[in-house]
Amino acid sequence: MHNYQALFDYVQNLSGKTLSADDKQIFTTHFKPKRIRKRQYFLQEGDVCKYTGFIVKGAAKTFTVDEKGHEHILKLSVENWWLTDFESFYKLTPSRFNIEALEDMEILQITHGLVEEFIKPIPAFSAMQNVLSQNNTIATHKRMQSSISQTGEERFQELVNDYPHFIKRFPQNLIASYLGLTPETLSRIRKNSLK
Amino acid sequence: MHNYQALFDYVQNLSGKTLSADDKQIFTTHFKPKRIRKRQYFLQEGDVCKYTGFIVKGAAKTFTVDEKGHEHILKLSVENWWLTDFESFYKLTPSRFNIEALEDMEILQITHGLVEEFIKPIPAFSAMQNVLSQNNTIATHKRMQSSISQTGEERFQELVNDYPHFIKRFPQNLIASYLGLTPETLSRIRKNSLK
DNA sequence: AAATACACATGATAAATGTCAATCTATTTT
DNA sequence: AAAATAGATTGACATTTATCATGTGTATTT
Repeated sequence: MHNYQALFDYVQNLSGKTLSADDKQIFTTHFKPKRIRKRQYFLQEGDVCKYTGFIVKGAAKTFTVDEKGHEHILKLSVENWWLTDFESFYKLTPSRFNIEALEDMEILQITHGLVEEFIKPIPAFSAMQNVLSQNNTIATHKRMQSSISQTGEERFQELVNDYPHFIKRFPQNLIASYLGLTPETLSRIRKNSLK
Repeated sequence: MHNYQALFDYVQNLSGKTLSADDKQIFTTHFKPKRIRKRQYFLQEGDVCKYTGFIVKGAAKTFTVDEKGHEHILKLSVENWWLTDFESFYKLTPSRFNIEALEDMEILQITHGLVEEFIKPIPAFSAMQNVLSQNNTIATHKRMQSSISQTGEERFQELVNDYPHFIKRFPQNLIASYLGLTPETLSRIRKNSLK
C-alpha cells in the first residue's frame, strides 16, 4: 500500500492547515507512487529533473562527480523529505547533480506542470512550501557558516548533535563526503576525538 | 529623496507583476527610510532582528565572531538586496549573527508584523518572495557545493566569475573571509594564479 | 602635518587535510 | 559456503591552509 497518509500528515504539520477530503483526492490523483531500487538513479547529471518526489520510505544522496572522479555529496535525503533538484525542477534546466537511491525507496512523484496546475492552488500546500523554503534557507545558512568557520572535527560534532540518525543510518564515507572531508580524514578525526 | 522607485522596480521585476498606485501607497506608508553610517551595526548577535531592510544604497556584511575573535563573513549585501537575518526575523529568535554597514547606507525598513499584515497580502510581493527564496536556495546550494568540493583557488575564481563587482568593491580581507580563507592565504592564491 | 589604523604582502613554521597503498572486516551476492 | 564487494582503518608522505611576525604603502583621523 502506498502511504499517502505520510504526505497528508507532512503537509498539514508544516502548513498548520487541514486538508479537506477533496484536497486529499487531488493529491492521490496527481502524485504517482514509484519504487526506486537501491543504486538506481532518480536523476542524472545533464538531465532535466522532471519530477519531485515525496519520500515515503528509503534514502538517497544528491552528489556531483569532479574531474578526478570523486563524489561530493550535497544532500542526504530520507523519509518525509523531498527528492528533487529544485533548480532543475523549477527552471527546467539540465541538472548539475546526480540523485541515487541508497536503499530501496518508495516515493510519491509529480511533474512541475501538475504541481503548478493542481497542487499549488491548495492553500495548505502553498503554505507548506513557504515554511519549507524558510526552514531550508535557515538550515543551509547554518551549514554554510559551519563550512567557512569550523574545522572538520567541529563540523562532524555539529552533525552528530543536529542529525544523530544520519550517523547511525549512513556509512562513514558518505558522512565524510557530506562534510567535505575524505573518508580517511573522518576516520582519523573520530579516532582522535575519542580521547 | 528616498528612492522607493528602486523597491517598486525590484518587486515588479522579480514577481513579473505590476504594482497599482494603491499598492505603492502601502509600501511607502509602511517601509520607513533609515540611514546607517559606515561601521554602524544593523544587528548585534543575541538581539532579535526586528527589521528587514531593502538596500537603496550602500553595503553591509553579515558575520559571526569565533572564540579566537576571528570574523567569519556569511554574506555580503549590496543595493537591491535585503538586509536581515531571516531566521531571527521570521521566528523572532535571538540572532547568531552581526550585521554591520561597510559604507554609509540608505535602507527602507519594516517590521515583521507590518509585513504580515499589510505587505504580504499584495500579490506582487508574495510572488516576489517565492522567486526570491527559490533564487536564494539555488545560490546557496551552489556555494555549498563549492565549499565542500573545491579548493580555495577554485572558489575564488568562481567568485570572480559570478560576482566580479564584489571583487572590485570590497577589500580582499573581506573576500577572503567570505570564502572561508585567511587574508594571507587569499593573497598567496592570487599571487600564484597570476602565472 | 602627524599620528593612527588599515589593507596587503611575504617569510618561517605549524596544523589540517588529502593522496595513495595496504590490510582487515563486514556485508552482500552468487 | 565461497566469492566478491564495500566500508573502515592505518601508515607514509604531499599539499593546502592557518598562524604569527614583520614590513610597507595608503587612507583616515586627530
